[in-house]
This record gives sequence, structure tokens and C-alpha cells, in this order.
Amino acid sequence: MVKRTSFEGDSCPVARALEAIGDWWSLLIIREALSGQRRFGEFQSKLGMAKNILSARLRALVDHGILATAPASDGSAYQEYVLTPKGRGAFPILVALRQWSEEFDDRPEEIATILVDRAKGRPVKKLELHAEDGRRLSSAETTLKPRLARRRRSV
Amino acid sequence: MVKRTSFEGDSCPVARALEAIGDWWSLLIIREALSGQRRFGEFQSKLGMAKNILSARLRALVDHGILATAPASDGSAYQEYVLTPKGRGAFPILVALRQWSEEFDDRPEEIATILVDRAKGRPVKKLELHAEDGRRLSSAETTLKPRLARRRRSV
DNA sequence: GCAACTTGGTTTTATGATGCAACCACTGGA
DNA sequence: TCCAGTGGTTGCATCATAAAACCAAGTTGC
Repeated sequence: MVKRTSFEGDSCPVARALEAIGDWWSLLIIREALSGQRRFGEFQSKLGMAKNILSARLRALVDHGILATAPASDGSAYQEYVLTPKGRGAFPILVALRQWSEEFDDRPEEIATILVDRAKGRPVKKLELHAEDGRRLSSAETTLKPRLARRRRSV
Repeated sequence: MVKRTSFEGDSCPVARALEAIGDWWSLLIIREALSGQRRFGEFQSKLGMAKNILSARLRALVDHGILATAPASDGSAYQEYVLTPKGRGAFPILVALRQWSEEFDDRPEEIATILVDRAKGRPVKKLELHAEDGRRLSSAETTLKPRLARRRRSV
């Protein structure tokens, strides 16, 4: 098979996440959903993507338990796509991507929005990784440990 | 052109990040680089990807300033690919993806590794988003604000 | 010093994924 | 009933990816 390689059986959690949301559009759809969009047409017009691709992506996200379909809240007969807890759990991934752009983008002046604390209107803090005891950890201060049975497959 | 849409001009920082590292392989290459891999052959054998694709990805990552080429540290005439600060800055993205899998994966028992504090061997804490004043923020407690273009008094 | 092997790729070819436009079914309103 | 808007599906052209063959320079064994 000359298929696009699947990471489904991979034991690395990063690869497993990418299997679900590692394509070009899924994270943007989740981003829109987190900011309140629910309808097919809303996603399509906000993202400007082809309808067949959107259709396929929405179906895949529903299959992965990231979105769920629900009857429209406005009483019409159409349906809506709403985030599940798993979908809302992707929020830190989006924040990490956003902050990475803010810090390293070559043309940061082209970035149009800032993520702020809704209550105070002030920018949020950077995501930081901490140890159990609260020490701030850089990537060099972490390492990977096999979980149970030793199966080898890197990071 | 019926080209794959580019997010390069997009003003959303999430889209801009995906433009650079939103494809299937780039984040996995960065993951390997963070865990110490440097050589073409190391990436190729660890990731099991086609060499032409790896070649194209490495070139793109170098173009984006995420990797840089350097003479091999072992004295041979070959070259190495090392992470730039921008590349190392993607660490929180990988951690976010990893933790999302750990929390929501349908078959968490297949996940082989845990990210631990190197000093103590204990699992790291979950990434959390905090406000300036330290309050923990959920996605619902944040909002997007247009970035105020700095008022330009001179040209 | 030279053949054999390794490293680090490029080229070729087949196939899957994407983008776009056209088309269609259903809904809701006048 | 007619008709615009919503929510898709279908075809087709093009692009990206995968796998394997190929290749050139670097390195090793002798």
C-alpha cells in the first residue's frame, strides 16, 4: 500500500495525537469550535475551505470523539457540531501553537489577535512545564521513561 | 492553482504555526531532534519514513529556521541537523499533544512512555494556562482581543 | 591504494489527498 | 407553490506522499 502512513498503532502519544488532529484543517476547526462556531456553514465561511473537505473532516472528528452532532439550538431542523470534553481538552495544544508563533514568528506584526484573560482583559501567561514539586522544567530537564512493559519506540 | 492552501498570510497565529509545522512529519522530526537525534539516517531509521520525504521536510524546517545544519560533531565530513531556539521552543506543543493523548486516548494502555522530571524520575505536571495574576484559566475564561496596532506617529 | 560498504541523498513511478466547481436534497419563508 | 439558503455529495484535475531504484561522496578493511 502506498497509503499515507498511519500512526494509529504507534505507541508514541505524540504520534497518536497527530493521527487524530495532525492534518491541515482539524486544529483550525477545533479552534473555531472553541470560539463558538457550531454550524457547517459557519466553519465553511470562517475557514474558507472546500465543502467536501470540511465534510470529511467533521465526520472524522466526530468519529474520533472530538466533536458530536446535536440538534440545532435555534430550533431549526439542521444539526450542529459541538465539542466534546476531548475536543475542549485540545485547548492547550492551540495555546501552545499560538504562543510559539507569538514568540518566534518572523513577522509577528501580522498576528492580529491576543489571547487574554476574559475577566481582566490582560494577556495570559506563557504555558510552562512544571515538575511535581513545582520546579519549572525545560525540555533538557525531562526524559522519557517506559510506562510498563518495555516496548521500544522513541519519544 | 489547485495547490494545497497556504496559511502564510493568515493573521491567526495558530494558522501561522500550522503553516510551518502542521504537516504529518515535522513535529515528529522535532520530537526526535529534542530527544537527541541529529543525523539524516537517525531520523530516517527512528521514524521509518521515506527518505525523499525526510529530505524535503528537513529542508523546509531549515528554511523555517527550526533546524540548522552544522558540521558533524564526530569529526566526519557529514552534516547534522540541530534545533535552533525556535525549534526548541516547540517543546510545549509536543508536551501538549502528549498530555492530550494521555488524557483522552481511547487505548491509553498502548502508550509506551511517560514524560518525567529527569532529576526525580517523577511524572511532570499537566500544562496549565494561567492569568497574569496566577488564576488558572479554562478556555471559556479566555477571549481573543484584536492586537492594538501601535499608534504610529511617524511614518 | 583500492575495493566494498555506509551515508545521505535524488529520481521515478504509482497512488492517495486536496481544491474547486457543479450538482442535488431538504428547509424555511413569502 | 415558488424560491433562496443550508448542508452536503460527486467528478475531475492537480498536488503530495510512499516506496524502491539509483547514485555520488565519504569511510573502512586490508
